[in-house]
Amino acid sequence: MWGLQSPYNIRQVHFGNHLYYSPSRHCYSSPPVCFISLSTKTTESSKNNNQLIQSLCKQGSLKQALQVLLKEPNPSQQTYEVLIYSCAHKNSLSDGLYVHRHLIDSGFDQDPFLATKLINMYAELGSIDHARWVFDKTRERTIYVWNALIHALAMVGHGEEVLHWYSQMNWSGISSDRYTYTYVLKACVNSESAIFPLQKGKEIHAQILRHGHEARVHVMTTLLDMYARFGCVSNASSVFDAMPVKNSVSWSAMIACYAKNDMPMKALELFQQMIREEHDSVPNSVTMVSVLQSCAALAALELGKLIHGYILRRGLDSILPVLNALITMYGRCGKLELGQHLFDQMRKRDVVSWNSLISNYGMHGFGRRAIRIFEKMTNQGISPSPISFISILGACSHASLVEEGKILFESMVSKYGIHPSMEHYACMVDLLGRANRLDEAIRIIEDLRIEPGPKVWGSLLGSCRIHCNVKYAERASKALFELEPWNAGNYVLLADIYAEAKMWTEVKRVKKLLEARGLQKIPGCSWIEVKRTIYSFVSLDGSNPQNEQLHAFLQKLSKEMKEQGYVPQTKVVLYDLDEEEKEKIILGHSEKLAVAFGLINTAKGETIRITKNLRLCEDCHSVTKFVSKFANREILVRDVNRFHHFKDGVCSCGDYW
DNA sequence: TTAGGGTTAG
Repeated sequence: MWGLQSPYNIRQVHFGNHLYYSPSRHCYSSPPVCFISLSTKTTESSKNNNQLIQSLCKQGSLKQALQVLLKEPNPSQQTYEVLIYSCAHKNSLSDGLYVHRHLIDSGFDQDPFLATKLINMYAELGSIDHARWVFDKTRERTIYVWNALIHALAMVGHGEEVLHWYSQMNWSGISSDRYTYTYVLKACVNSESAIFPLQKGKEIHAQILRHGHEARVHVMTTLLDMYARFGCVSNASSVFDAMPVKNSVSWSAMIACYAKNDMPMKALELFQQMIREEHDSVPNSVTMVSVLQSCAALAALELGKLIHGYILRRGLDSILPVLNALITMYGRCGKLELGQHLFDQMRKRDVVSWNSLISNYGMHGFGRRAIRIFEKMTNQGISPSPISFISILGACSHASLVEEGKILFESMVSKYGIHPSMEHYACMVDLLGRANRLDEAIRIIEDLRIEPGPKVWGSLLGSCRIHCNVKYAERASKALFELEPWNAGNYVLLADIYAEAKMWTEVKRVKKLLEARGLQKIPGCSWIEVKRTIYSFVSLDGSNPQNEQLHAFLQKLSKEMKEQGYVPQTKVVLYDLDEEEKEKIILGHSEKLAVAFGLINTAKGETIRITKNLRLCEDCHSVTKFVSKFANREILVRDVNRFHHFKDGVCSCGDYW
C-alpha cells in the first residue's frame, strides 16, 4: 500500500573473499567503497576496534569511526547502536545508509533491537520511506519495532497510515502499550489525512480506559492535549479532573488548553489553584509561557507584572521562550518600552524574540519602526521566518505602508526563498484592502494558484466593511458562507455593510440566515484592569458593574459633547430604528462603559487601558478621542486588531484602522 | 530501546 520496496539500490560485486558494495546514494568521496570480511572470529583487535568506534562516536568523530568500521569484520550490536545514534545526531543520511548496509552484511538485518534503532534514525533524518522499508524487512516485529514505525509516521502527520498500522498491530496479536497510545493520539492531532480524527481520538480514549491506562500520566496528558487541540475544552477538563496522578506537565497542558482556546481567565484561575494546592507539581517555564499568554490576552498589565516578579523569584527569567512571552505580554498590555527594554537586555535572542518585537510595534501602529527592526534583524544575519513576514506585513497594513509592504512581500521569495502561504496572501489582501485598493486586493485572490481560504476572503470582507463596498462584500461572503458557515462574524460584517448602505431588506435577509443556522452575533465586550482586578462590560447589559452611575455619566457626557459639535454616528447600528433609539444603543456600547468606569475609578492623570473583543466602532473611536481631550486623560484601547492611543483628542491610528 | 505541556501572526 505504501511502497515497501528498497528505497535505494545497492550494486553487489563478488571480489575474492570479500563483498564489494557501492551504495548508489552515497556521498562519500573517500573511501567510496567498503570491504567486509566474511570471517566471524572475534579477536582481541576486533574488541579494540569496537571500543574505538564507540568512543569515536561518543566524541562526535563519526567519520573517523567509519574509517575504523571499514577495517572491522565483526562489529557488535552495541557498536551499530552507537553508530546509528551518531548518524542521526550528525543528521547524515548518507552515513546512515552506509551503516545500515554494513549492518545487513554483518547479519544483523533481522535484529529487532537494531531495526528499532534504524527506524528511529530514518525518522529523525526525515526519510520515512527508509523507515518503512526497515519495518517491512523485519520479520520479528516486537512492540518496540511497531512503536518505532507508528512514532515515525505520527511525527510526519501520516495519521491515516498510523491508524492503519495501529489496527494491523492489534490484529497481529501485539497489544498496544502506553507508548503506542501516546503516538496514536498525537497522530490524530497532526493528521493531514485521517478521516474524522476527533472521532478516532475518542475511540482511542475508550480503548485506553478499557485497557486500564487511566493512571498513566503520560497517556492521560497526551489525551488531554488532544482534546485541547481540537478545541474540546470540556473533554480536556474532564480528563484532567479524572487523572489520579497529575504532575507539572499535566497542569501545564490544562492551563495551555484554556489559554489556547480563548479562556485566559480560566487559565489564570487554574494557575492560582496550582500554586495554592499542588506542592509536588511546581510551575515551570512552560507553565509560565501559557500564563503570560493569558495575561497578554487580557491586557492585564498589573497581573502580568506580578507574574514577571514570580518568574524572577523562581529563576525562570533567563529562559528564552519565557523572555519572548514577556516581550509579547508587555506589548499586548500597551507597555512597548518595557518589552523593548527586556529585548535590549537579552543575552541571546532567536527569531521569535525579533518577531515578538516587530509585532508589538506593528500592533501599536509604528510601521516604520517595525520595518527598521526587521532590517536590523536581517542585517545581523538572522533569517526571517514565515511568521516574521506575517508580523511585518501586518505592521505595514496598520500603518498604511502599502508600497513598503509590497516590496517586503516580493522579497519573501526573491531574497529569502520563503514561499507565501495563505496567511501571507491574507495579509496582502488586508494591506491593499484597508488602503481602499480593493481592485488590487481581489486580483491577488483571483491570481492564487490554490483555492482561496477563509482568511483571504475574511481580509477582503473586513476591508469592504471599512470602505462600504457592497459588490466585493457579497462575493467574499458568498465564499465565506460556504467555507465556514458556522462563523457568525461573517454574517454580521455583511449585515453591517448592508446597513451602512441602508439596504434594510438585505440586512433582514442576512439576519434571518444567521438565525436559521442557529448562530448568534458575538456580543461586544470590553474590559479594564483596575487595582489588579479585571472588570468586564457587555453592551446593553444591565448587570455591568456600577451600571446606573455609568449610564448617567455617559448621558451627561453625550450632552456636553453635542454642545461642542459631536454628532453620534448612528450608522453603526444594524437596526432600522429612529435616531433616538440608535443613539441610545451606541451610548451603551461596552467600550464607552469601560471608559466611563475608568474615568470614575482611577486617579487623575492615570492612563486608562481598555481591551475589546471586536473592532472599535467609529462612534466609540470619536467619543474616546473627545474624552481624551475633555478629561485630559491618555486612553489606550486595544481592539481585536491593534492599539489605539488616544491623547489630546487625537488617536495614534490617524483614524485609519 | 520508546512518551506528555510552552514562545512569534491573523
